[in-house]
Amino acid sequence: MLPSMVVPTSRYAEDMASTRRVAQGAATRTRIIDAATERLAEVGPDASLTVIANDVGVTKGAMYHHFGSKERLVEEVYKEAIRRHADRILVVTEHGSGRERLMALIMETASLYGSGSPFYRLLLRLHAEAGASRPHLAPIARRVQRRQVRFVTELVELGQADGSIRADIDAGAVAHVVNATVQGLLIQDLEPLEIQKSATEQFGALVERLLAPA
Amino acid sequence: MLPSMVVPTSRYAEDMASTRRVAQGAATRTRIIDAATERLAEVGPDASLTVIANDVGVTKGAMYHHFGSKERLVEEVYKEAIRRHADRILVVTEHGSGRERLMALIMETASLYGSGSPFYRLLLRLHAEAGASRPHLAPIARRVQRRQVRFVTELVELGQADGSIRADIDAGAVAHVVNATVQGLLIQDLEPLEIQKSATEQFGALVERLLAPA
Amino acid sequence: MLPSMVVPTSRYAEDMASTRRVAQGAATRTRIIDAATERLAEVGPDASLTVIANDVGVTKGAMYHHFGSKERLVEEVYKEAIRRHADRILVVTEHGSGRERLMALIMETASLYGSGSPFYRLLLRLHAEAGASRPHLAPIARRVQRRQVRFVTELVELGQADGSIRADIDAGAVAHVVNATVQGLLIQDLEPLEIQKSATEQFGALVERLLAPA
Amino acid sequence: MLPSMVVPTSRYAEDMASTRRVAQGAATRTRIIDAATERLAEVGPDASLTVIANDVGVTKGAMYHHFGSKERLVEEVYKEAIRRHADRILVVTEHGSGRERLMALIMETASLYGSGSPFYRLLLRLHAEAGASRPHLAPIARRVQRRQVRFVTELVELGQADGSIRADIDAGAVAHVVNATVQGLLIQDLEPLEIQKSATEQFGALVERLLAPA
DNA sequence: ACGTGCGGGACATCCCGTTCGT
DNA sequence: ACGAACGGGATGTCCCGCACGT
Repeated sequence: MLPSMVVPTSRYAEDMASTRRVAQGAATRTRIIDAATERLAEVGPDASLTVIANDVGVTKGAMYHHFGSKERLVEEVYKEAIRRHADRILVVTEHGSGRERLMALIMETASLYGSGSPFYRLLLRLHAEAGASRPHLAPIARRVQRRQVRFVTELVELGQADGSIRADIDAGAVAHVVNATVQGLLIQDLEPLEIQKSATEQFGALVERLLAPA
Repeated sequence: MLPSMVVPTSRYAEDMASTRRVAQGAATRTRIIDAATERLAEVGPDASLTVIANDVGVTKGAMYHHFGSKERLVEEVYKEAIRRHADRILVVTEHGSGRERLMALIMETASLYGSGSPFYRLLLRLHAEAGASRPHLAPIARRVQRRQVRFVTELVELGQADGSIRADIDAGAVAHVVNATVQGLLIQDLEPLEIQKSATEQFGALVERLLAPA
Repeated sequence: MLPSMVVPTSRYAEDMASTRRVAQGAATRTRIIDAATERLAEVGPDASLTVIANDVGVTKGAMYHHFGSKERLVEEVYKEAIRRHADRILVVTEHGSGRERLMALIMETASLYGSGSPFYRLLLRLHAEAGASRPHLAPIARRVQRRQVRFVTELVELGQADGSIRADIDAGAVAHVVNATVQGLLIQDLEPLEIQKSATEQFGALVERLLAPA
Repeated sequence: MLPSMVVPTSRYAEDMASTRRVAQGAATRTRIIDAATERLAEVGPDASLTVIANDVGVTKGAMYHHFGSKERLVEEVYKEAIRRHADRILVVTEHGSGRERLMALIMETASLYGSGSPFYRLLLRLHAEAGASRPHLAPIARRVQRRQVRFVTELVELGQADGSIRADIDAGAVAHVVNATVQGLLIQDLEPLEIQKSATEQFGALVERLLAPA
């Protein structure tokens, strides 16, 4: 059901039963990705490898051992971030009518983005920068955007099928708009959190009004 | 009327232009800002000062003379970009009913942002980074966002006053959402331009449906 | 009497009765020298011209108008500092027996140096740096050292003539040592002022014991 | 005995020298310090890192790897210079009566300082600048000065104990003065070497006269 | 007598990636 | 699996001095 959001899992740490070394390696790798996520979100993709290495408590040697290049590290971090985000969205949109599930997605996404957690800042930066100065990220970002829109589209169609969403509306259009707005709201997250939150709720209300069957 | 969009003009090169020397200085300054706008849009806010200086045909000494630091240059570029954007918006929203003017704003903004022109990429990136890695831009970005929301709000209220927009809707909420969506649409401009354009039109249609008086 | 300490006066501002312009110029020049004294003492001879100019409230243009080059400014500042120092020493060593005048010189010099005033820090730096990295200052520094030693020598001889200083001692040797010690004490001025002061007094006591006629 | 002059040894390159790689690192580090000592003495504490790197035959990258900043390099050079100086002083003051050892210290120090060797010029400049423009060196300089004074004091007391120095004199006072004078003599080393030397001898003579037991 | 525009050039910082070792 | 040494290079900062204008 609605598998468009599913993302292939890491497949990295699975055979780790072999030796201690490997297990340790995988652990370090994870710690690097975590630290990198934070730094990349904070400083942007120009965050220094050395700094990240220091955060983890290893040296650049380890970084290059695990990722080979900075580009690859950044890529890996982004992919991981996307994976985790998808997981959370899948959970909250599991039950209910189409409209309910759509609203849940909106609220959850907006609140996640609005949480200001470095994790979501990172995701936003990915999208903002992929188009221009990091062309090698563009394919990744594009895929994510498409997947998200498709997922929302499916939710809307589901709602139209079960009657919770009016039928005379273009599902794809709604999906595009919802997706754009949620991200646009984040860009403005310079305001205090309450304003941020109320904006999200207002958005939800408008969507409800738009989708409610006559 | 609707003065909220008006931005104080540059006021830099105009008065003192009595002497030839400082006139040329102002000219150089402008040329630097132009070149910087282009490079910043192309490479991102980490574009090198040396490159920009070369573009203009001056040395870094001149850059330092005019702006004192890179931060300040970026700031100035940001402000100038905002000014120019505001000018264009003001022009297209001059005539018509409230709703017409609002739709004109949406279409124009989206098409500008979506034009892929470096100028607007820059604007968006600055907005996106103001929140994270360029805190010194945050106050400026905040002001701009507020001004834009206020402007849209005024347009909606105008439309409610002249009957072109249904009265039972929260003007501020609409303004927030419109503003966010327009910017969010840009972030996704990884798709070919036609898709981008159709998304904008779909957004317009949804807004029309939302606002049309019963 | 004891004219070795006398230094040719500035001779700059004398014809200033001609026009306002000239008077103003001289005033600016003085203000620059004062500000430069402070900065040079604080930062050392690498203090930036721009900073000094800002201190005064003029631009580098004025600096170059008055001094032609940085080297020349530094030179002028040093000469002026020496002049002022000589003036003060002359005053306190005017009256008394040879030994009294010598002791007065020691105490005054040490207390001046120890005062930590930028003015005297500057003098010390002159001596410390002239020998190595600022060869163009060496002649000035050398002249000053010689003049000071000669002055002290004369004082000692005077004391030997009037019987206040024992005769079987090398006046030149004492002069050298006194001069060296006073400056050496300053180098150590990292200690709190009281220690500094007590060291000076101890030095005075030793000198007294050394010079007192049997 | 008289352990006040003892300075903790470098302790850097000795233990870990098991591996070849880090052994070479330590060697490079030493070579950098040596070259830096020379350049710093020649040009002054503003000597350029690039020049020093070239002297050694490494790049600035290596410098940064080993010292992290210029300040730290200067610090390390300072400490090393002090260590070497202390070593030499310890050697010449090993044997003899207290007075002999004290005189040996005076003569050796003065001749070292007066040798005009870049090494000692550096030491003096660092002392002189610690107070003003290099505050981060102040604590080190303070410690050294204190240690030297204490060492001299102990020598004087030793002499008083063995009868080679008259008892009715303040050991600490003598130490302070001796220390100051020796350094002060260096500041004046602009004169030809013979004068310098004679001044030192005259100083020695005065001290002898001062200390000789009745 | 002084301000302004600007060139030319240094310099400290810091970063990425490779190599070598264990 | 990881640490240490190091090269090579780019970047922001900042400074001195000149030419020009007023």
